[in-house]
Amino acid sequence: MALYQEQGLKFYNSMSGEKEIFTPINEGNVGMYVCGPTVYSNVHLGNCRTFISFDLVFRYLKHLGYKVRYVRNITDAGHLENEADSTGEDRIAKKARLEQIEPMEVVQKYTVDFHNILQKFNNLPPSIEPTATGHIVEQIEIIKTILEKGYAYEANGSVYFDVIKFNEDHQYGKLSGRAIEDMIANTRELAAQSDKRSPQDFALWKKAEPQHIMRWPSPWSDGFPGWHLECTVMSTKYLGEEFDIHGGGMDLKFPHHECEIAQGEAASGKSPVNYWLHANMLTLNGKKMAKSTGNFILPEQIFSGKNDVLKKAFSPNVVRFFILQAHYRSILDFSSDAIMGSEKGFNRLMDAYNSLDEIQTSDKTDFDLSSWKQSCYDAMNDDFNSPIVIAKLFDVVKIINNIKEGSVSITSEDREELKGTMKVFMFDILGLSEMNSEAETDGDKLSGTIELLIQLRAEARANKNFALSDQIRDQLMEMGIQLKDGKDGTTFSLN
RNA sequence: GGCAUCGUGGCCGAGUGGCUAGGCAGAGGUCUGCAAAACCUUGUACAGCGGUUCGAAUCCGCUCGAUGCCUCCA
Repeated sequence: MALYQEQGLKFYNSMSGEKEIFTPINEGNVGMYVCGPTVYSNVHLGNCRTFISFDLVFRYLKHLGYKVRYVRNITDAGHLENEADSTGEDRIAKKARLEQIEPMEVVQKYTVDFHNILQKFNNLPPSIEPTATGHIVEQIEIIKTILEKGYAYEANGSVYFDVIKFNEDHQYGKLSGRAIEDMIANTRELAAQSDKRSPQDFALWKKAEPQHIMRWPSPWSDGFPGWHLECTVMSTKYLGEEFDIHGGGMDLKFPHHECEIAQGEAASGKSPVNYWLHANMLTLNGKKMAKSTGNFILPEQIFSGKNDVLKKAFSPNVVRFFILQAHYRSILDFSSDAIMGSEKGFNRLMDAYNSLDEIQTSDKTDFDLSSWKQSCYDAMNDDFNSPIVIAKLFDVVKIINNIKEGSVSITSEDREELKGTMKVFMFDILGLSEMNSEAETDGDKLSGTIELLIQLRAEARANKNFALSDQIRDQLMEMGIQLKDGKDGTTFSLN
């Protein structure tokens, strides 16, 4: 019996607005599509939050025993700088012009950066990572289909999706809860030269202006595909016309995901997605992180400490822990105080885990290990509630410390069970990295030097030469090396 | 202006009809030559005003405030 049969997973479906029991189309198999980045600049921490959130989903589904096909695209063409304005320039092409390099160099540079960063956050790679430019042929084919079905029209070499026509026999706006009448009433006046019949129509194919470098031939013009189309094409190709889970950032709900639904339904007549998942925004100073406004922080700036927001550097592990301490559907604000608190807590958790092998065992266990374990699963089963899982882990930190004190006991079998369960939740599911800071510094010259100083200080203390011992301790502290006097001697940590 | 989400103790954040997470900070204690670290103990908060209910932070209404989307955005 697979674990998913024992553990009833349910999660919030943005389409229904309710938590639903998860039942995949094909038992034991899950198809999941997540909108990836447009690779025209470095990913910022807000982008990473979304991908970490879906990494948690991916990891948990796999842990439950599902065979998961996780598709996440790379948008390397078709994303206009300003969709409303027909003079809008492709984002990649614009960056290429600014940096005076080939568009594909831009794509390569930032794709590599994206992969590097996500790897540091210990994200698992998706099963398939397709690119928009690799699927131009398929995009042209689906445009033909939508045209044949009468839900699109050609105008001046471009092809637009006919939202009004689609809405006659389908419902445009059902994901974001918008009525088309309201959208028409509230759309601002656009530039007069638009070829669109209606302002909410969106491009499936755009004719390229002469100066455009990124262009492909099509039956309508030399041009490029519309942004919304690639996700429809690639999800259909790799997951089918109907699949289980579609994820993305909250900001993509409208219009991007709405358009995907419209395209999918127009092309196949089927509703493409059973469960919609949306990760909420990460804010900085209370405002959404966004490249366009300059209100963002890059992961590398956090890891190196070179930024104006934080007092010190933080490791990817701590940042991941910080992100997982909030539920994926809540807005999370990034601040120095908040992540400082996370780091302290994270270290306490890791210390407790790392001390498990040393704790004394006895012939009985006087706490309920199995119900604790189930409570961790219950938290994950309830809409991937990672903050609760972390709270449960802290409950057990206290128990571990009590065992050390002798007020609580545990059998050696249960100790192994506890360690195994913590390992599963901390590393397999939450995706924290097992590497700790002490292991990182082990064996290097610095730590040898510090060990020597610790030894000298111990001798000074034995001789009651406290002036010298305190001098060693305090000066090391000034250099960011903190000594910790414990029962079994002195250890140190680097701050 | 429209649609949506949200407003929880000093900070961060779960929960969502009664049993009132968790982390950080603070306070007290243990340990220590003194510290630090570590560990233990400790907090009755849910924007405001009405209503429903035996009972509401949790449901309903209104007010105020914040954020997101409505134009590219994870």
